Amino acid sequence: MKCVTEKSEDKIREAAKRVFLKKGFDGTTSRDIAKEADMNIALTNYYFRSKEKLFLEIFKDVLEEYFQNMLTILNKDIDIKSKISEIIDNDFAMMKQEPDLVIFIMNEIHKSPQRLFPDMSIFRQVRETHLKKQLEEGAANGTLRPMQLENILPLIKCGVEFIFMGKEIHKELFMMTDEDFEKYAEEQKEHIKAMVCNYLVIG
Amino acid sequence: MKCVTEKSEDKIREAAKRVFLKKGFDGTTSRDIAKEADMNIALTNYYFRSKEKLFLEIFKDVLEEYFQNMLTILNKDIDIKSKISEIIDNDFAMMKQEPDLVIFIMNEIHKSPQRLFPDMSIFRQVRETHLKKQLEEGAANGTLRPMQLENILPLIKCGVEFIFMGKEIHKELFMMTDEDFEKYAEEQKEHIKAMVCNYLVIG
DNA sequence: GAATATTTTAAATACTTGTTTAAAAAATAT
DNA sequence: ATATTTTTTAAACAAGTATTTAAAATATTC
Repeated sequence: MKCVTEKSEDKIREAAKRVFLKKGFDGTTSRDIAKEADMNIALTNYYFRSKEKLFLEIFKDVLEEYFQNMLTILNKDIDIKSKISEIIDNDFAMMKQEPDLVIFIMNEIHKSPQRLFPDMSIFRQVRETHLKKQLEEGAANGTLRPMQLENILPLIKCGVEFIFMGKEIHKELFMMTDEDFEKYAEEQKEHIKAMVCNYLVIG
Repeated sequence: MKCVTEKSEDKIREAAKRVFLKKGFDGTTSRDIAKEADMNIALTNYYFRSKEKLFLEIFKDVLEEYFQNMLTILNKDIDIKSKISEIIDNDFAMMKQEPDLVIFIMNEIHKSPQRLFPDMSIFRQVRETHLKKQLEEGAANGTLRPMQLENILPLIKCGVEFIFMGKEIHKELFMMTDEDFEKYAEEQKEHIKAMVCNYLVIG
């Protein structure tokens, strides 16, 4: 028994995700969501009780989406250079596929952190990955510069995410077209890989 | 002839800057601004015609504030390692003093870039600094890895700005208190300096 | 100091906001 | 088919929005 027509609840959820990511919580109205979902305005509250509850539900999903792929890669049994390369490639792909995601998360958490951290078991999972073991072993046997996960991980992620979050300002500042930016971002990605690996891996 | 009482227009401008930085354009109401400035609601429109016009004026100032110190450092006649170190220290100080500034700029531009770029002569100034000459000379005489300004500058800035923009998420993710974060950020700052210099400077 | 211009005020404007209502429509159960 | 539940609808709600009004208060000019 296959449903050809999507359930209304899911239609609203998906529409809300699109609108929230694009406009943020404050910039989004219930009517925006209803219109995007092509549904009656009252249904958003019928299914989710309030704009706030709908937002919190979606935010949780989005935050997990942000961490999930990275987590998988962090736990892979591959050498550390490959791992760093994969994380950066994954970040790059994510920023191209969902250009609003990271700035959305950063901004919403910055504006009201207390409201947006539920029981995020994914945080614990990030803290306890195979990469952590690799860092400890590498530091012990002298192949890696001694660094904690919280020091190396932002160094890996910030380069790609920063230029994509600030895509428009970088385009304007350095007089790039969209096409220019594409090439530039690819270059930058390789610089970041090389720079981080050079710094972390000894010799 | 010194004014002890601040002019109303300036009181509103300063109040508006505080509120906009904290809540963003969409999250800020005219009444928020009037209340923060302790002035009658009608005065914001009396002096600035509309919330939009007031915002644009403030945004321009904020964007220049973001670039101004960096620009001064970029044009100093000092060796490139010191220059990188100074830029990072300056970024660090800025993020501590104005924690909302960078995420605000990034988010507002991301949401509506076309609306927020006036005749920014400061952009041109950033493109034509002494650092650019240093990069060209260093690449020519083999002391520096050949890189363009648009490649090295984000690498210098992203590390510090990224962890401060995501301060709350980093605190939560790595179970840090505010105090922990302070120490962590200092560590990270030195990692970034070393990593970028190691990568750019040959030998 | 009277006339004029500027600044400030409370109130009203027209409109949008999130949310609720109560009835209609559709789906499900008996 | 009838009764019951679930879903959808148009309309209304009270509160909040940016902005404007016109009069009052203040400052400035002559």
